[in-house]
Amino acid sequence: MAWSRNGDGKGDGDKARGYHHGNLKEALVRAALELIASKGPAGFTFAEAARWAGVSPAAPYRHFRDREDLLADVARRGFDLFEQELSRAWNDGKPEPTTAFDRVGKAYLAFARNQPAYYSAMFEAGIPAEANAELKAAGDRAFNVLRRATENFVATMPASKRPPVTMMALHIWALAHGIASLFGRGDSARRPLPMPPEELLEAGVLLYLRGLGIPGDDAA
Amino acid sequence: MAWSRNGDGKGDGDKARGYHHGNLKEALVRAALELIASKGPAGFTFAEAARWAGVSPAAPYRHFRDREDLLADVARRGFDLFEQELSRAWNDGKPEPTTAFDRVGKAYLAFARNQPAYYSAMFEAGIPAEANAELKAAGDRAFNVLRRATENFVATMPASKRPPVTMMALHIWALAHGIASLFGRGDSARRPLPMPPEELLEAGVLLYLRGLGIPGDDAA
DNA sequence: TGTACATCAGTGAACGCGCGTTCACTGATGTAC
DNA sequence: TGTACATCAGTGAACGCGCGTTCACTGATGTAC
Repeated sequence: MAWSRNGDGKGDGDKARGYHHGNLKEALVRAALELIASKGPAGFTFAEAARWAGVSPAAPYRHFRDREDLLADVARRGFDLFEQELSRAWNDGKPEPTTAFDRVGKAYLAFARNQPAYYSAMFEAGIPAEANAELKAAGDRAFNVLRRATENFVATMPASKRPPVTMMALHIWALAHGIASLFGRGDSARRPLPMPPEELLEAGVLLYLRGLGIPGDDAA
Repeated sequence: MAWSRNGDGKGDGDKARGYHHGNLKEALVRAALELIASKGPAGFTFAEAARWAGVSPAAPYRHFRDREDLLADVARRGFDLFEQELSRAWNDGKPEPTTAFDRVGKAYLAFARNQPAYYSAMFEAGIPAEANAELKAAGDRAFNVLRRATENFVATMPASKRPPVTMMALHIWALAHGIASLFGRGDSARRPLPMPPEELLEAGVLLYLRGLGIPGDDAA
């Protein structure tokens, strides 16, 4: 995590705030991320987040129903951020679809590495998806970036050999997710790998595309 | 989980045991699995496992240093079982490498679906890998099944187009793991998918192999 | 086959602790007039 | 510009609870002779 505990006056070391915190909701989210990053999704409590934000244990109840609610909000924000990063990497397929596709994969891995707290809240905290419509929608939006990217990519292929878009998007997602979860994560559960995860992903995607017949003519 | 709470007289409903439990270590592991399955890896406590096994809260300390120790043991046993299942599915590549390879992928998915508790203990409980040599070794053994299968498979290819074995094994692992984690898991965090996960994996592996030039001559 | 003894595995009571949650409260902020 | 009032956001004390952990203990089991 990049936030210092007193970067903008929200850490518990800061006594110079009034009766009202001013931005407690955001501070609690950041506290949760900080605690998840250091102890895993299981390793934080509502009370601890409150202490970290420098408020009484009852204060969080003004903003979140309970611990689950806070965790779900963290995951939702994570998907929003994830969506942004993937979109930026895709950049509408410019200058050409293949390199843009490559950037999306790298962005996936970068997110897993740089935001391990968000990542584990999003994918490993065990929040039941169907229980939270807003969270589900945020997750779908993130996947849709990948899907749209795939769609644009497929449109550049000769019509005769276009694969089903959804299938292809799911393959890329699963491959990136598998590599990120196993080898590319930013926390202590990362497994050693004899090469950079980016390289593994790039080679995998390249072979997959070749299997689809890309490039069309002179595949080695 | 397949174990009933009194299948062999270890559930807490069974009062007819003597002063000594007889098999407490195994009973605690099963209790942990049962609790993980119903509430996630975060959702079980040492005391609860003891209660489930029908012993006093102090009894588990005879067998495990603490909760972490028990959780790591669950993960290790999970990898042992996983290794067995993958080995059986591979069956030394018989009758032919391609179908055997397909079976291994299906076994990966089947494990994730049928053993969600093991699966999340192994991959999502956040146990630091370097801290536990025995656990790491068990994980490596499981991966080595996949590596050996890949090796045998690659050996059937013409020497000129053999890919690096480790890379290929890692690709298959990552793809299977991504699909299992996102869409194939047996718990409530499974995401909906417009097709069976097995089908998605099979298509992905097929395209990947085609990218490698398999089958060698008449790829569509 | 019996007996004495060592070891093992589980007991149960106790403890301190931090958590989740509630409650009536109070200080700060915004707004109608 | 001032004042009264409503609303909002956080307080702090309190509670019951279950957890992790310890301890001296005791019943059961195994073994030497």
